[in-house]
Amino acid sequence: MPSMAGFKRHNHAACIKKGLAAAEARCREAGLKFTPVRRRVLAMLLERHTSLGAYEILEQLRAEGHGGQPPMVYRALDFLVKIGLVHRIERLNAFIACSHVGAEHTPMFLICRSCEQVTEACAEDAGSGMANAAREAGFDMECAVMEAVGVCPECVEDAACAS
Amino acid sequence: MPSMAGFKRHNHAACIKKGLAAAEARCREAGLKFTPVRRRVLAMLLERHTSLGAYEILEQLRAEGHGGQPPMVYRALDFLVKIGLVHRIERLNAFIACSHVGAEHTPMFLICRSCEQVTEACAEDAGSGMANAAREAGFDMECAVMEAVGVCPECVEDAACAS
DNA sequence: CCTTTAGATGATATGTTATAACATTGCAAG
DNA sequence: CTTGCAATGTTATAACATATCATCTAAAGG
Repeated sequence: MPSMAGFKRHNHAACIKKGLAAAEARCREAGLKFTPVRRRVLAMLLERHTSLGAYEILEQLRAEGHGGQPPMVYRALDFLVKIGLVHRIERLNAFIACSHVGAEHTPMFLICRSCEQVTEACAEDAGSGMANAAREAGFDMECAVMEAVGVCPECVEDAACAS
Repeated sequence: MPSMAGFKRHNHAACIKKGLAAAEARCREAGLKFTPVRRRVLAMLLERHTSLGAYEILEQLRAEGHGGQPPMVYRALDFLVKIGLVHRIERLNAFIACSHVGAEHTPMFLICRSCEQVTEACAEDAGSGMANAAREAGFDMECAVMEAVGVCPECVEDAACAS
């Protein structure tokens, strides 16, 4: 069943499967445990293909009978973020599955203020720019947060049609 | 009394005064009211020269006898952010006075994970990089969030000395 | 001078996001 | 089998943010 990601059509079922497989592989290599809760949280994020709040995830887990309290979700999310399978969207206090698992990348997030869709993009140049600016200030940058707020292609088009 | 900003020494009293004067001027021009609460909140942020949480600001207002509830602070902060005198640090859910009032700039924030100090830097190149990446994705970027997490010059030095 | 009105403030309550602290479980290495 | 460590479970609360409605105030127009 095709859906949207990166504002483009793609085979959604396949990318969920791929994401979970990548996660399993990475955990096996690193000797980490890909437990049921972690798997379920990641699967949920891969399914939605946009960002989800921790409490939305918690609700869904509860609806599925996994019960649980907030720390359960935050632990799973912290784990997934730490190993690079999930990114945190600071602007939204929300989380999104990584779209470039395995590849070295400098992620930037495109947040549509109209439809709330969030998409991951690569921004190597912008990342270098931030690293340079930081270095000039004598600052040792370890991690860059890049989030663009604006209007996604579909919404831009809709607005154009409407007018 | 000199203090730190941008990890550099500068005349702190002067920059508070300058910030307040700039705010007054901007409000007068735009026909907006620079009320006592707004002035006090901005002054507090200029004084500290790093980011402050909304509730830290609220506490200080209360300590000064201005009383008040959370909405009071958020209203003042929203106002100051809207007119560009204060920036929000998404990563910290906190606020910082703008260091480049009046000038066109593309702000980026350097967040030290050791001492918690936050500093504003200019990142025109990184901003362009983000705009380019967004455009390539067909995304209409209206605003860019750039926040670097790492270690500031003082803390880097301290770490070097300690080792 | 009075009234209208819009922006600012006051006040109460509640919604949302996140973590501290401590108990328990389960599995794998010694 | 026991010891140790990572993961979970559980309770409570901290920290951040906003909805709603009432009230005040000052400038603009009558």
